[in-house]
Amino acid sequence: MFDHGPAGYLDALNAQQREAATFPGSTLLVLAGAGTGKTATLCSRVAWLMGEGVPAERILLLTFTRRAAREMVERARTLLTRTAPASGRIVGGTFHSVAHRLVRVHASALGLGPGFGVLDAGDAADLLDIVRQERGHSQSARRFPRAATMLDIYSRVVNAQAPLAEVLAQSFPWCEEHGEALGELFRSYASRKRALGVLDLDDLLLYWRALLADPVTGAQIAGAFEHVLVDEYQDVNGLQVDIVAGLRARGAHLTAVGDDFQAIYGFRAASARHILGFRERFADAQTVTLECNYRSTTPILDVANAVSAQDRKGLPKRLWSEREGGMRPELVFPLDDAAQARAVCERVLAAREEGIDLRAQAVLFRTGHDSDLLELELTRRAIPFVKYGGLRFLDAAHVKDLIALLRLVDNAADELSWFRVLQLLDGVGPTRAARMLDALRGAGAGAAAGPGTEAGAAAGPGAEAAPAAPTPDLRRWSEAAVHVPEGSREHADTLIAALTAASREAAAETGELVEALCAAIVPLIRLRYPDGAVRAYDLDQLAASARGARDIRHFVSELVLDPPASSADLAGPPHLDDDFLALSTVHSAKGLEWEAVHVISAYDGNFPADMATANEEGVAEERRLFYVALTRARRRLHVYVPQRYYHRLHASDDAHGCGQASRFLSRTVQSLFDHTRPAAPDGEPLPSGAAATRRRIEVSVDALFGG
DNA sequence: CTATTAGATGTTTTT
DNA sequence: CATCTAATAG
Repeated sequence: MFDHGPAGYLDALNAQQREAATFPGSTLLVLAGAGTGKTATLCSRVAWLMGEGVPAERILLLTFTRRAAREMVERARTLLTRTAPASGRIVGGTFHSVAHRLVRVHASALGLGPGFGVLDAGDAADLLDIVRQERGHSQSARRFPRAATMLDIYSRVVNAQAPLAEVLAQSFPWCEEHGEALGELFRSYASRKRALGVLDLDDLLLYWRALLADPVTGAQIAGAFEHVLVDEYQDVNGLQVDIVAGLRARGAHLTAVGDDFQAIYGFRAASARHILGFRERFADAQTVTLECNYRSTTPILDVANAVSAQDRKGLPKRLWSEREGGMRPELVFPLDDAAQARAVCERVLAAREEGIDLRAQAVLFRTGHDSDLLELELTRRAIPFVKYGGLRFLDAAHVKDLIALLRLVDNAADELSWFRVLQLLDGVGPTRAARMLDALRGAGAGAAAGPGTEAGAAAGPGAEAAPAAPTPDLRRWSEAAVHVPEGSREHADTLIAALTAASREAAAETGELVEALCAAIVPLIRLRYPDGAVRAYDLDQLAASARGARDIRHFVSELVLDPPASSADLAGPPHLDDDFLALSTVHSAKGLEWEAVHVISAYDGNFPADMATANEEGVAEERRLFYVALTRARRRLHVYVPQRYYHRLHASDDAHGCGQASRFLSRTVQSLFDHTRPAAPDGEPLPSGAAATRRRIEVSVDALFGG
């Protein structure tokens, strides 16, 4: 009965985990609390399936990040080395990256050119902004949403599959007055994307769903997979559920894993109701629940359980730990942000003294800039760190410049990229760039204000037939070059020559192509930006990472779909001997764990963010986020509540608020922590708030009198 | 027509 | 600080 044959790895699992890993039916839901060995279970299931004779390439593993997919495939492979040494490749990745691969394969069936580009969020926002300008909606007038916000709204509509009006009313009430303008704008945006031959991230999902709905391609795609496994199912949205259901309906077996109490992507139209309603949607589904936590010590879990118990609506769930004992979590009340930064540094270093490497520690926070001051302090003390989440590499202007150039290699119709690249030339602004584009198109069109103006103007409601504007053609460069100012002529010619060469020699090594293009653009970058040298270095790194990529179009889209989380990521795998402290938003920390975790800026208004506290579901999601932060810790947990914080970090005034501890740190929850209040020089603990300030003055005056 | 500067302003989280 | 706008100088 316990004879697992060669599959001895199953012995390492507990009964529930094993049940999930070896579930023989066709639809399985695994409710796995934080730290309950979800990854191990999923890996074992993959291994088990392969052991049962399912070919690797017929297993589809959908995860939240590419890294998670890689890790699981690796582990499953290791489990199997003895039994199935020569197995094929598992198809794995995020919904978006898998969609991208499928859409590439079926591009022609979808009416897409082979070289279609993928826009990242920044590009999509730029495009929306261009459309907005053309439509004559001014940014400044009456709180019209800015580009990034427009994209948020658009994306939410698509992903929630909900009408614009509803989305506005529910999530963007301050933009409601512009509902009509936005609707019109979004339609233009959609047709413009088609004209430019580009897809945004949401399109990838839409196209995948469309492929599944089609009788021919749908059967083809679904037939390719015998098993579909979806991780983090609590964070899927309606569109993604449609895709999963589409695969299931065509016969693929389905395993979904998730934890409704870790649903933190509501702003992306994800909803825990999909995991909670799983059994209604898939009638034959069996459920396995994992509740034994192998990650955290009991005192840490007690805190986490107390926080989750505040949500009376969630399924009552209690994690219990195998790891008895351990130190109580600490609640620290520094006087202000600066004191908080110092307190974190002290504790990080103290933990390291006790043998917990920096890499086994993390500082977690609600928003990207919560760590600003801490970063300064860490730099000052020469403590190395890597920051995840927050501002990303791809947002940097010079990186976008290079990527735009790379996009043009495969898709000369991408006028958005043309526009960007041309304006890098000294003396070329929007006007000249537009003229050059006209020349490249060979169109005798009059003054254009931006890329593809006429296509946009024609795009009324339903006007999808943009009068196929002629595609810009590199061969007409000599005509366009007339518009380049004398001084930049040489740079421009070099750039175009590199582009022409890259387009022709598609067979050449990708790394070399990218490096050649990089070399052509670097002089421009150096001239354009004051810190050009640093930026040039970034680009070299980027170009170097293109070595080994299949081709340029894959390199670029993968970069967009799976952006390096930090610039350090690009430099390749960090050296083993490097010891870095991790700084991360809670969102980016999902699924990870550290020996010691420091949660900073846990004051009300920040965590929970006061924008989210308008409705109850918003607060509930913030609470889950807090829960996720707490459950990342294995042995040590410190939560910091600065007593005073400044509204404007860089302002000269000292407008500040007095921090209330996060509402999630209720009396009950607080009682599970050890408390630390700031100490005066004589070691006497100080009361908080205004009294603390007064007390400090007294101390210093006393000192003057020698007493 | 482009570059530079001054001045205002800013709802978080990410594939 | 970062980003966008408007106004002004080259």
